[in-house]
Amino acid sequence: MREKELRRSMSVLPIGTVMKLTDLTARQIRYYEQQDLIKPVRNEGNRRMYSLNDIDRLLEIKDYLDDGLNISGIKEVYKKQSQLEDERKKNLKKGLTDSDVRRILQDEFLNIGGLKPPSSTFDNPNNFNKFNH
Amino acid sequence: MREKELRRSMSVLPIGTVMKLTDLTARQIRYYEQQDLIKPVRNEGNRRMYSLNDIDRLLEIKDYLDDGLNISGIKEVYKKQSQLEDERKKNLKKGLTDSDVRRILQDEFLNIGGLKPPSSTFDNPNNFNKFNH
DNA sequence: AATCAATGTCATAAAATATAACATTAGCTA
DNA sequence: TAGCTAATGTTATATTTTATGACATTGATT
Repeated sequence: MREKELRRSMSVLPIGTVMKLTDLTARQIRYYEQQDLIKPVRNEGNRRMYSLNDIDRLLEIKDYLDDGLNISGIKEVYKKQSQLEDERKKNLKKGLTDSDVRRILQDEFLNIGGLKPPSSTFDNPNNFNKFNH
Repeated sequence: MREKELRRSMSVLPIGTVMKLTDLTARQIRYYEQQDLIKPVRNEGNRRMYSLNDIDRLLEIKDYLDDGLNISGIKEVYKKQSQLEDERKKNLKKGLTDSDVRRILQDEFLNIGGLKPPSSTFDNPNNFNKFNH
């Protein structure tokens, strides 16, 4: 599955192709780049080259705009996403899997309001709760 | 799985990209087209546009040439392939599956030479010999 | 009415591609 | 060996595509 990801991130499409695939104008595509929503690679001759991931991103942007979101709103969405992404990676480096994290979050909710757990035995063995975000 | 096939057959790559992906020169790529080994689509401006399938085909051609096959040899290979493909489709339209076809072929071989099935027990059970290819 | 975000339009320069012609190279054959 | 041919290189010219920047338009919001 790693190879597929590689393929999707290879910058092989010129802007003309991207225009057709996304039904956006060159002006729009370049404008979204200027707003840091996408970051196409440049080839030796300074032409922008796009990947399939870029196509997906552009289609997403189109959808968001159609939904009434403006560009700075879209920027926030992506900022939040990459923050979550970063955190996931950090946890992963700490040896925690996604399901670990889900378990931890659930424990947090269980203790909301400073409730003491019912019986004393198996509760919160690793002191997962006092998070300050 | 149909969508993937569609993606692979979409002509979205300019010749410059194809050159990089295949490590062929524009001259070579156009020459193979002239020899009917590939058939890129033209865009409105008469530029050749290639698909991922074209890339695969070009890499194949490269391999064949490296193996010492010449272009008319490669053409024969592809002609044979499309013949087999056609036949498979025809059978499929007749409602025969691939394994049906295999069974039929095996039956054919069993009766080669007009032999009656052997009443004698274990002699040459599949009539392996009198093939004329 | 003034402002601003998103996009359109236009001019200019540079890069990429198409086409066609002629050149080179390496392998085969008379 | 000389000649032939397949595959590829090279070069010139025309057309298309793209980049960039400036100015224009549009529609929403204040």
